[in-house]
Formats: sequence, structure tokens, C-alpha cells
Amino acid sequence: MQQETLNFFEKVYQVALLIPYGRVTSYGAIANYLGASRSARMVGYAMNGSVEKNVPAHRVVNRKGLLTGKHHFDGTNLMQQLLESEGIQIMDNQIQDFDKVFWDPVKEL
DNA sequence: CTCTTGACTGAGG
DNA sequence: GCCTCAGCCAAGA
Repeated sequence: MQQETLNFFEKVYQVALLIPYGRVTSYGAIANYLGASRSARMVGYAMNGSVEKNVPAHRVVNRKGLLTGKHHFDGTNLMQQLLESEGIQIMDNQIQDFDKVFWDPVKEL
């Protein structure tokens, strides 16, 4: 489903939308899937419009499983609550059992 | 065209 | 294992 017609941002959105319920992934994983493993920052940068794109950005965290992007939500623990509502355990902005809930688009797709 | 910004990552101390 | 530094790349001013 690799459409070169899509922009980098839109590709990020597409992958993010494919994240299964109760799973999470990292910016680097998405970037790697897009063939831009060096552009992990762009993935997060693209998420600025994730809300408008209906993208589950709360399922996307950094490689440590840390909710680094929670600032970009309502500004509170909204991101954490969304993840917890999906069955993901979070403690101190850090996903517990990260390697268990981790979803790698390269391997899964 | 140049400079700045950033929801990142890997390597080194 | 934690902290710091540097590299990387795209978009906006």
C-alpha cells in the first residue's frame, strides 16, 4: 500500500491508522517502514495534525515507550488515559510491557 | 536560498 | 543505567 503519490506526512498517517487496538509503536519504527529511518523526528512532527486526521497518535511513542508527545494533546494526561482505556499499562508516562504491546509495521506488514 | 525548529535515535562518557 | 552530544531530515518563515 505504498503510494508514492502520498506525501511523507500522509504516509505517516496511513501507518499510524494501521496500528492495532491495544498496541503501540515508535516513531522510528514508522520512519523505518517509510524507508526514512533517519526521519523519525518528522514522524512526530507530522503528528501535529494527527487530531484532524483522526490518527491514533497516542499509540505512537518514542523508542523507550515514553509518552514524549503527551504535551501536544490537551496538555494533560489525556494521552495516557487513551492508552489505558485500550488495556495498555502506563506508569509515569512510560508504557509498561512495552516490548509486549509494541507493534512493528515492518514485521506486521 | 538560508536559518530555525522539533512528538527522535544512537553512540559515547 | 542515566546524561549529554551530534546527526538526520522535512517544513515553515
